[in-house]
Amino acid sequence: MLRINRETDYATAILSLMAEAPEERYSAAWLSTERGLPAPVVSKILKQLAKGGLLVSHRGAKGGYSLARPAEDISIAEVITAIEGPIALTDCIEGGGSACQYSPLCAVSHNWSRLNDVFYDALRSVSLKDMSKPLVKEHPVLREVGQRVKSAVS
Amino acid sequence: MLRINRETDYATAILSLMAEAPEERYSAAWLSTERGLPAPVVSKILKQLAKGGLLVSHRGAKGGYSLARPAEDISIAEVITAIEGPIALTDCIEGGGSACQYSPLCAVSHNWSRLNDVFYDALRSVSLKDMSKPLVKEHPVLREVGQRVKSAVS
DNA sequence: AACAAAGAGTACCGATTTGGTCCTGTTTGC
DNA sequence: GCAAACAGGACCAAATCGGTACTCTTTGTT
Repeated sequence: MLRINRETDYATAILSLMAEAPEERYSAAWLSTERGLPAPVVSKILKQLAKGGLLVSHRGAKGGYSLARPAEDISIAEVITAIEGPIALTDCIEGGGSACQYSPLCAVSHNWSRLNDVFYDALRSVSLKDMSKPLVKEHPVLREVGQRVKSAVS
Repeated sequence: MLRINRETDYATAILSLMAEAPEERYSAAWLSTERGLPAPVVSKILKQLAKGGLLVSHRGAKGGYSLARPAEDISIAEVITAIEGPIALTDCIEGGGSACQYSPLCAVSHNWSRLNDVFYDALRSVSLKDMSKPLVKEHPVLREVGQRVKSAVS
């Protein structure tokens, strides 16, 4: 668990395709056939991304969508937010820091909030361009991350 | 979004209470009144944590639950796993790395998998003891994390 | 001016997941 | 032998998710 929903996954797949030639205009129909995803779903996702300011839409014949900004300037955090709403591990966090329903929980809730910040920062630092790149095999840095997070919470 | 579910939040709250005096035996009823959470829910959560090996249960009168290990040796990742199952941002990741249904997505899916690893490591490095501590105000390390994750994905 | 391509908006639907309850065992201390 | 306390389910309503469908509006082309 600790899932992102499927539409967000689709969204990154679609956007990474668009990132290959950012200036171009892509129609929902073309993107759906290219990625092998159901057309109405792709259309729905594109609308949400446009509403979130990640894409600009062009109506009418020969219309379509194109990236609102260079792929380096679009973060995965933005994609998630556009599709799923604000990134919030717990109800408490989404509530905007106001007192939770169960006040005795708040001690841990604040720590969840810290973890949430770490994740959010991480997701903000990963751009669409990064996400479009092929897989790199070895990631020595990865092993360090755990330690660093620990020190952030201790 | 990108939520943990409410039971997991409850679980950390309950466990952090138990971490204050780890040797003691706590009954479900007592924990529920102490935290102000519905008794059947607390009971359900405790059973799952016991099944996950985080708690040991003692049946019969004067029974109850106690931590299976010191609070420093129980990670938040384990708590999430015990309550929600394996940590997997996407379907593809949970599928165990086998080919996704939508093969063209796999390029991004592998990158999601990388992010998943980073999150998993982060959650593994935070112990129940850390989670029980009061909030520390400044976290200079936090700002670094973004950069580190970026380099892990680039 | 008319038509067709394409997005905007929204309602809807079935399946699954969540959050939570309840009930019937079984174990064990007193 | 009784009562406290966990084990293990079944069960249920409500929300969410993944996906479809339909009606508008805009706009390039002829």
